[in-house]
Amino acid sequence: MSAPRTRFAPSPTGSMHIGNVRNAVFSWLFARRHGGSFVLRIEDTDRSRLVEGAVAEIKEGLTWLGLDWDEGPVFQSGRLDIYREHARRLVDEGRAYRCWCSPERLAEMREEQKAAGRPTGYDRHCREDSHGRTEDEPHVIRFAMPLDGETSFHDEVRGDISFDNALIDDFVMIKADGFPTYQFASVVDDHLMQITHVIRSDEWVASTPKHVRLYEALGWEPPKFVHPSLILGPDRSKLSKRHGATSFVEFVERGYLPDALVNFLSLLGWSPRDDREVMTRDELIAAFDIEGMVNHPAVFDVQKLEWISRQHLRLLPDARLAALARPVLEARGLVSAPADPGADAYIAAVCGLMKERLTVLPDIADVAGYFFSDDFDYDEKGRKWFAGDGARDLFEALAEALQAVDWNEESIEAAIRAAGQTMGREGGRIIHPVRVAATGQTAGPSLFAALAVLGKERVTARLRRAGAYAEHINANH
RNA sequence: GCCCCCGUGGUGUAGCGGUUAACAUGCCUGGUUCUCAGCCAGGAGAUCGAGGGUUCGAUUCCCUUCGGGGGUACCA
Repeated sequence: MSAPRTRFAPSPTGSMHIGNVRNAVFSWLFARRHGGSFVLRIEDTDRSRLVEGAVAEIKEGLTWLGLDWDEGPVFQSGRLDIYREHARRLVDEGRAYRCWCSPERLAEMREEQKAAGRPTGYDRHCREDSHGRTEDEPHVIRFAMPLDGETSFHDEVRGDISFDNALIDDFVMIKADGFPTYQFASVVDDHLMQITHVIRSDEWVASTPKHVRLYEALGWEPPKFVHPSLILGPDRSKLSKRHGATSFVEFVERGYLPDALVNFLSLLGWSPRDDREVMTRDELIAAFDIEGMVNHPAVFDVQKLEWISRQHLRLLPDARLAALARPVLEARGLVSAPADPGADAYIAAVCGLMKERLTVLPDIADVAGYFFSDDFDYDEKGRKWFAGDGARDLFEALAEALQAVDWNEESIEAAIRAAGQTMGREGGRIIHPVRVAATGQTAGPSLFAALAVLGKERVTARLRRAGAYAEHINANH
């Protein structure tokens, strides 16, 4: 295939919807797969819905995701002259016409049509007759749809689709405020920007015949249309706020990795048609194709996202994970700000130990707090190891024994097991109390590995503290 | 209402005329171990939405039907 050009064309009317991001992923993947271009276009033609900061969020979002664009952003609001010029041409050629009907009249008309159970649509009041109105008066420009016959097009994922022209409205191309509608602007831009594959949600298939007729009237070759299906919530309706997080930023905030999100989203409505699911960005690019796109909607399953997230987290080298974890740990006050090699090596060691139990990056702070702070309570279930007269002596003896140990996992294990044995404690009966003393937890990674990372100083201090605590609670009985 | 699209285990998908209907996730059980997570091994879970055709044979092709979704704006 000769270099395709795709585009992502969001409107800056709020925060990016996760479903829209999925379409960006598809468009980007497709362009990258075939060595084409990915263009960013901002569809800011509805002035009443513009949201401040939305464009910045879109750009930041794409950048965060690693979906780099080759051109743009192109703002439609800066291209008004272009749309007007093409609209005028269509009016001159009789393919479009000016319409002075008021919004009120239109609303009333729609009302009546609904009440009568007829299909709604503009009654073409101004199509053949300007009713004495002039260009100077406020008006819109409508497209003159063919009155009969049908319009069909080929959708790359669903095949041929056709519509009855009689049922398609003489839609508005240029609004009264001089701005184009999506229907018109996107066609003009897609052509002018030489977009070869229009990849956009299923919700656009119903308006595609309008676009097809527009291309025809303009004398242009239409691009290929690709309509991936919608992403649904668990109740199978279009994913929306009431299903939980739908805004892209919420996923960023939760701490998913860009690669994990791209991977998960790519699997919603597309499949490589083999057993692979966890895929790197490069693997996705190499595997992506339109044939693998599916024509039925997909339910957004957070549990699957979480699984993919876990897989990507453990794919990361320790040092890389540590670099990502540092800001999280700093925010929790577990690590202090200026990075230094010693601390970073320590964080990396902790990450190596803990990464298999992370679903999302910030989990590291919840699960590994005791590696960074001595300020922890003993888990309720673990307190039983402090009870009894031998407890204090046990911890003291252990601290003493470890003092002289060459600090590595094997030696630590040998020393602890030996000390336990002399006190008549083996296996879990020595390991569990030590874990509670050193980490406050009853669960965690392999104890000796954890102790090795924690370091001699910390471990012995915590054992002594545990001894004191044991003495304290036993004295109170 | 009208138009369009879709319908394989809870979920994401594979399969597209002959399969014990596959993989993953999620769930359950067992194993490993110092615990949890993980990992390994098993298991439950699908009359392939339903009814008609076509065919020696349909999840796969056709029709109908039901269900779901989308569209029906001077929003995108």
